[in-house]
Amino acid sequence: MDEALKALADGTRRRILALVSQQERTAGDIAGHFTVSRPAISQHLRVLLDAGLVSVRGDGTKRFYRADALGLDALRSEMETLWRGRLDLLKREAEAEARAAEKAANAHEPEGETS
Amino acid sequence: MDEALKALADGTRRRILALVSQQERTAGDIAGHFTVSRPAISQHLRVLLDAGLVSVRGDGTKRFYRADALGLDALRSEMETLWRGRLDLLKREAEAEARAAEKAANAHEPEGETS
DNA sequence: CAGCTACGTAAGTGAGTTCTTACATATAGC
DNA sequence: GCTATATGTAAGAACTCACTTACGTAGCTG
Repeated sequence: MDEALKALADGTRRRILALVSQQERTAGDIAGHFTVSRPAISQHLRVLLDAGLVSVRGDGTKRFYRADALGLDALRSEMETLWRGRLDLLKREAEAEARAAEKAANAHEPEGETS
Repeated sequence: MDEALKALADGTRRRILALVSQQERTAGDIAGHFTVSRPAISQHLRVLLDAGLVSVRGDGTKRFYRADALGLDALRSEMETLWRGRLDLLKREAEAEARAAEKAANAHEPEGETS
């Protein structure tokens, strides 16, 4: 998840993803849509590839990239879980808060882990 | 969007967000759940704050953090737009592709220009 | 006031990111 | 084989990130 989110947390890569979502495109074609150098795009494509958000298909000297539906869907699912665990809970809390705040259940159990 | 996604693209920050989604917590309380130093958590909280994903409330010497429903919802909306623009389109394409593959497993017509 | 608590900020470090230019590799065609 | 095309890789500069320790600051409390 970290990898995919990090990949998405870059405007250039999101734009690349948009391009290859509509149709598969060669690396050169993609690079043509940006002002940064072609190698820079090649590196972004690698990041997206490693994150499982795009896939490649080679044909002759060309490499056709396209969005990877499976990888995207996997990330989307994880995000939905995240929203469910946070936002929906916040909504319920806000409602409960509005009614009363007498139920102060405060159980703390320290846990430890590195990021 | 970049800012919020970048904030989320870190496991520690996602865990902090999880903590302050369930209930508001002081910086010290939050830090108690991690092995990294308290200042490190303070810095993560600042990132989340700048991204609009959490909010603070001061009370005496304490600072209570909580998830910001508005900021989270805004990001979620942007993500949904992203999925709509990409994934859903991919799904339709994949389906169409599967149907086409069923039909013609022999003929090979070069279609689809790359630019 | 002194001192303690809770917390942010400063400064520095090692690792990682993003970009560049230069180079390597692979395929197609002559 | 030689050359052009399409693309990835290498190496390094500039910057950002996540972390550390040391210090500053605001509010309680004796």
